[in-house]
Amino acid sequence: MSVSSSSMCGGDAGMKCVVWFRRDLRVEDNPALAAAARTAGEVVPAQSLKHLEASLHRLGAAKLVTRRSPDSVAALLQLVRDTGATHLFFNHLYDPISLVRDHRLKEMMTAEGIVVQSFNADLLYDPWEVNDDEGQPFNMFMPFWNRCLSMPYDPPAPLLPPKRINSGDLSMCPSDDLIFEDESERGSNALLARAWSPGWQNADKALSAFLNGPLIDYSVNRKKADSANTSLLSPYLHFGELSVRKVFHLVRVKQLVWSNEGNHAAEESCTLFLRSVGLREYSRYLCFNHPCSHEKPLLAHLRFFPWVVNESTFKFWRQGRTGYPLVDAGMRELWATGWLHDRIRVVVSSFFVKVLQLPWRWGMKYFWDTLLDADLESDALGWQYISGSLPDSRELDHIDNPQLEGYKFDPHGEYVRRWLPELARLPTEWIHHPWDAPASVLQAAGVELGSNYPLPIVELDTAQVRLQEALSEMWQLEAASRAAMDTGMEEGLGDSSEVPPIEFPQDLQMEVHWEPARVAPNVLTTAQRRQDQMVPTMTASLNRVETEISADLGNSVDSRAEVPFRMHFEPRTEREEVIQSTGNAAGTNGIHHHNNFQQPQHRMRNIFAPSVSEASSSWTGRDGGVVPVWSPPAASGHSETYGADEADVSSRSYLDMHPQSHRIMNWHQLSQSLIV
DNA sequence: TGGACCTTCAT
DNA sequence: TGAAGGTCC
Repeated sequence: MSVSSSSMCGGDAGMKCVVWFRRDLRVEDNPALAAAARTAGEVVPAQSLKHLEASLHRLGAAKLVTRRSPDSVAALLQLVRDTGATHLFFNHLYDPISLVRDHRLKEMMTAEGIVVQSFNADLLYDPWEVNDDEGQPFNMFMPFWNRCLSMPYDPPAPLLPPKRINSGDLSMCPSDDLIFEDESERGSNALLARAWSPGWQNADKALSAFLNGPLIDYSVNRKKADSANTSLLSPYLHFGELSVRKVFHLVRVKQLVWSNEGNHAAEESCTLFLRSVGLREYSRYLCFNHPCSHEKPLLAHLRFFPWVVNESTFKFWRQGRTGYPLVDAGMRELWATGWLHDRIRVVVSSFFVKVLQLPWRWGMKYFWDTLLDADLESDALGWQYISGSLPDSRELDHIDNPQLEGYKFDPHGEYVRRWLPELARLPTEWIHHPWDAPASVLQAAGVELGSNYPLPIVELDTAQVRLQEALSEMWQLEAASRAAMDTGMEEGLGDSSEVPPIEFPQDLQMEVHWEPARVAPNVLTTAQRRQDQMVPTMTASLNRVETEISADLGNSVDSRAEVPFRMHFEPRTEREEVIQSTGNAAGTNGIHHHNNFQQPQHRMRNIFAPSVSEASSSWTGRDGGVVPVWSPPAASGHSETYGADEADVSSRSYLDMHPQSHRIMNWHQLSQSLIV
């Protein structure tokens, strides 16, 4: 389903405007809507997006116009023409597709004489506002977040909803019916609806409940695997039904109150919760500065890591049959509810990358398909962090022990017992490592290892050895590549041994019993799936080339609009994908050496790919060690090392010349190379 | 006070 | 793993 939804308002003095709703499905603290209401007067009611429509209607808007089109820009342009609007308002998004599309939209609208204004409604600060003392973007989270918390000006206070929106005449304006689910999705959506209540009234309730409940003990309880103590706000934030600035301000007020009361634990709770808000900010920041972070590791040497392409291992992980109870419980919960505690997300994804050594983008894609709060930017940040692709990542060579983590996050085994009924009668002493339990204990608990609960899919010691071997191989390949480049073979190993990128398994629909009904890959052609292999998109919505909004949260899983389809920036970025493959007969398996990588921390930090504003000059790593020097493509023969960021780099001069222009102009070159 | 040893926690 | 913060002598 591809839907672009728009609300149109037209106004006083004949002035008409369109408000384009994307992931900002609210009337409160919506700068674009507020600007439209100030500027003009009429409005558009709509058909679905029930909650947004209802609220707009209460304000006087007539109808929310929705359009389904493979080209949302063209559809929006047509809508503007149909309505005779003179103004277009929308709020910023920061993923690559949206930035490119929005820039293109601005250009086209402006050419038609339409006034276009865009606003920040999704973040405390726009990404380009937060820089270090040298004016460069931050490369690590904590310095970034500390700067956010000490900015010379506070984030804008949340806006009240407009008092009134005058409805325009929409008789000449056709609107498509919204379709929120098909038959294949209905079953799981019903399940989701029980656990989830869309709409910002419910978002407000959830926020109040959290502020007046679990927040005060957040610092203590956040370690527990149980979701009961988490805010559960992320889906609302993702769809913009809840303003992050509202969350921020209300938590700060709480923090102030508790601080004055001398309740330091509660104050710390606020600090920690706000840090998770900061991570959400940082995910957008990272996507903006590194547009391929959802599909390429930010540390270029990771491309040499020999990921193990093993679909059956992938399947065991998805089904919660790895033999490690905490991991399996998490995967079963994810499957059943579309939700996972933040800590458990780290546990299962860390296991995926380090123990199973599966390509992290497979895991990211599965998260995308199953998480209720799937969010491209946040998920990219999470998986890059886990796979050692960020300067402040966990080190890749350290495997977290699921048994120890089990007793840390689930000390009494309640979480495991809830999601793994076959282990329910196992004493706590053995619940996180049943393979060590005496036979008599297992028998008494009704556990037959290898029968009704699996033995560990791989021993941790074995995994550790295999991981070290993989890292050694990665560094050898990386060194060989460097040597080749130094001796004048500019392309290193790339040209001679190029292989296709790792394909996402194409039989994901396999066992219906285990797979989410809403994941309906059978609607895709093989070609489409291949095209999609590098990005976390699935569901019927893939039939579109680019998607827009839409979203009745409870029903619309494919309203995850801004998923890049397949970015083709420059030919050289293609080379970056893989170095070598030992693919099997099917051609889809084999050992691939993907972009990711990592090495000792001190070295890794210096190899972080340059960001937008760093890229036009040499870049000095924090530790002053080996420093890659990057030059714009025109001046460099081997800039492919940092292919992920090349596309936006040459726009620097444009920004320098047009400091007042919206930073989206940064994406000018990208827009030309994007296939839409 | 200060340094050896510990625990905790990381995006 | 290793940095940071605590405790103990």
